[in-house]
Amino acid sequence: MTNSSKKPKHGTTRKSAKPLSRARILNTALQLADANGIEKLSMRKLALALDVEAMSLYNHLSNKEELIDGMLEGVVSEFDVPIFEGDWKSAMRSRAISAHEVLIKHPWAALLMLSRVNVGSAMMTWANASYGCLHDAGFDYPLIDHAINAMDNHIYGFTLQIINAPVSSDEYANAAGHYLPLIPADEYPHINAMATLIMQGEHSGVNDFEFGLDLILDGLERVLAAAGKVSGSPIS
Amino acid sequence: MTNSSKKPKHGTTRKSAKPLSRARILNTALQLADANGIEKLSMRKLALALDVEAMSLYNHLSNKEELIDGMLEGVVSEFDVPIFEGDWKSAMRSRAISAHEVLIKHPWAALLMLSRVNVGSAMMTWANASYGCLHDAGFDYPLIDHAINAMDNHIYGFTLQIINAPVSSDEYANAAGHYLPLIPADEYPHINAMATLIMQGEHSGVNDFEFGLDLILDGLERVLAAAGKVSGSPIS
DNA sequence: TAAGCAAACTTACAGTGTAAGCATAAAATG
DNA sequence: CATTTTATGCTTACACTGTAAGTTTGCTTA
Repeated sequence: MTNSSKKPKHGTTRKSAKPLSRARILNTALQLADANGIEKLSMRKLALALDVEAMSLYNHLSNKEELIDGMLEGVVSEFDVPIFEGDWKSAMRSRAISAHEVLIKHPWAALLMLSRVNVGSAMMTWANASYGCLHDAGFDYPLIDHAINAMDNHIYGFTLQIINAPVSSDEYANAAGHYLPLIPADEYPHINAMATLIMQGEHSGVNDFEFGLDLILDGLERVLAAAGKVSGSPIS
Repeated sequence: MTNSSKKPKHGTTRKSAKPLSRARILNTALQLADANGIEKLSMRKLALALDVEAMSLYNHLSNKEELIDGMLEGVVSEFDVPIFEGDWKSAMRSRAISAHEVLIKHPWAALLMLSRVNVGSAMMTWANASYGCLHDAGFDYPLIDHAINAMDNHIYGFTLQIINAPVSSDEYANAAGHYLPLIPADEYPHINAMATLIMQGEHSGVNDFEFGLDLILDGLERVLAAAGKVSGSPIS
């Protein structure tokens, strides 16, 4: 039972010293994606980074889809799991900010999260805790579904805007000035006005994650209050 | 000058009767993507559908990226362009519903929209009109940015949830019942409860696009009212 | 009539995910 | 201890991808 780790349990024609494992593969894949972007991550390059042949990966993963699912699980596991401690709004606020930060750290992840249904244990744990937090605060389940949807759409949507922005946020004003002449004021007066404002530094265009978040949280608070008045306390 | 259309202006070694054109390529690509999904759309298959060789496409498009940008422009051009007629909320509501419906009609488009910055004329026109609508209603530009962001995140996020759902909305209750036993009630009590509710048909889990939308619109209305009281009428 | 050029074509290349099958050595079984 | 099984690596091969490079054709213009 107690065999020293890093020793293979079965035979192989190994080139490299360390044995392969699902965890080691996912870890390396995550690092490569962080460094070079997901579109540069191929099975062959991943194998190379692990000092192994491409097909060896398939002993631990059934296909690339599974690799990506595993990588996303790793990302989700970095999300802070919310806990209700009397203030659901601050719990949800922390939840959103944490997820946002993690998704910025792994810029390839947000888009992939939106393209599949994740049922890994990290995701299930996170979702369950999120639901529970709102449930404890008096939300009923349909409202919880709506609330989480609204918040998550904001998290992913806003994060993607930052990721897709052609320039980093601190050069936004400069870039707006550069592109402004390309926006005909007669055809697109409002876009032109917006760009002008950004150029003047009076509006960042990004970094207002929390404004939209509060819009949603305040809205939910009002819906919760209204529901509470009609149907009494929904706390089980 | 006036040469009858469908006749080539220059020589070629053409196989097919009709001449190629950017519009014809984009049109066919859009149809193929609608029918088979974007991941099945390759330059070769697109060329085949046009009765042409793959490389011929590159006389009209510089690369696949440009093809996809063009396809997305086609999708955006189907969005209803909002107009302010005294009621910004109903204008924004129509805007959101229209975009949502179009994105459902072209299920491959939403994810791609989130992965790039679109600066085509259809997108610019749509964005400018959207900004203008809110501007006419008294929003200042920073608030407009936040408002459009919040609404668009909802549009794309919600649409993607529907698109990614493993079953269509009318079989949701059945599917929930099928998967329910796979969700351990002790580990994930709240997810289990949610699935139970869906199975009982008391909550759809989807098709509540407008709930989240109203959450945002009502929130914006309050912010607008508050801003109006402080800074007076911001209408130019 | 000749030159220029746009739009089609052919060929080729470097890459992709992965199916099929082989080789090895540790573990399980007799 | 001898044998079989099995897990894990490797090699080869295939169908498919986007697209660079170069060629052919015939309309348009000088």
